[in-house]
Amino acid sequence: MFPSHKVVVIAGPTASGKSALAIDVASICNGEIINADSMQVYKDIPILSACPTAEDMARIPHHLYQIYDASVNGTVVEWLDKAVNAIKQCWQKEKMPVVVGGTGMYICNLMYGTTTVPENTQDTRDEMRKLCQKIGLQNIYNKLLEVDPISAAKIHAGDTSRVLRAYGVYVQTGVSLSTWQAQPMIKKLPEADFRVVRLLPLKEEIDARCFIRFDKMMEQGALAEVTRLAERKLPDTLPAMKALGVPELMCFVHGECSLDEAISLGKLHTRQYAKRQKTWFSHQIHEGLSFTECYHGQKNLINDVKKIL
RNA sequence: GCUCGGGUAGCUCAGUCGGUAGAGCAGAGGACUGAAAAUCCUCGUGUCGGCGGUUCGAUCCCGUCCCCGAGCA
Repeated sequence: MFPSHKVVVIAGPTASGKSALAIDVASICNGEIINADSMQVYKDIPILSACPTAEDMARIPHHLYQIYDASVNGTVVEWLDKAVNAIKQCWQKEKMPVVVGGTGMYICNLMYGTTTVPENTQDTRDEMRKLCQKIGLQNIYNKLLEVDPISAAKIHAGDTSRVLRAYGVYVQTGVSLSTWQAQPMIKKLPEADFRVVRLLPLKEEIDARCFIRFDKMMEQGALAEVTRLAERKLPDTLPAMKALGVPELMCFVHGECSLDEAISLGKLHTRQYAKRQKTWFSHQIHEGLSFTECYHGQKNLINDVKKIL
């Protein structure tokens, strides 16, 4: 008998083997895989974002991979709506949804709820960016201090993303972000029964795998991928343009650094990112099973996971 | 061999008109409420190349030696 509202969630840093684990888990529980990674949603960077291969996708249905063009600015909310849809469809088909990804914010929004704040429009974001260039971040922060002192107190004056967002919310809606955030969080999937697996490998293991993985990406044609992107001359503020390895290799493509420099910087930034992810998953999620190693097919690990399904 | 630059934090360098020094990057830890592979926060004692000299006091001035780079021979 199939438990109707279970959702498997697999979280872990880059290169921890979570995609492979997702495939193995899905294959033992009649599952389908749903992407929770903010970069694998983009089409034009399958190598650098480490998207599952065509063979993987042929074996197990994969959802929400490569759904946006690189010129698109995806958001948490859009992802959340699509993920909720995909999960519900799985339930209808009596398939087990297996959500896998490294974007902590996506996973936490899915599991713990999301705010009711309306999304800042592209116009608002552009306006904020221009304002920032014109009067400087510090002055926007000062404005925020006047219109929304509660948010200002929580946000550091140098935190570009959050200052612009908080002030943008006020400008766009006429209501302060802190007022919006005082509303209860909304769970889009209140009936869901999450079964969480976290891969939290030790630094040494993850560092080594990040390095190997980057070399593999280069072999698979990461440079050609970035060259193609470069030809499109997209604004470098787009999320896909900030994917690990893209800015670094872009430097080389534009003749601003050597290939070796680009590669070692790419590896470095990958490692640093993995650390941030580990911090997120260690502190923002406190439930489920966690392992202190990467997944590379360990039978005992799979057996432990089986017990919580 | 001579001349000129340099030798300061793991790296790149700033600085001290003489009162024992500080940025960026790296490293460690952390935050994260609709851009999140984003964005941000915290953490800095190092024979200031060695040895002498001048000085109350030298990383700074002087001498000498060592090393690196450029040029001239």
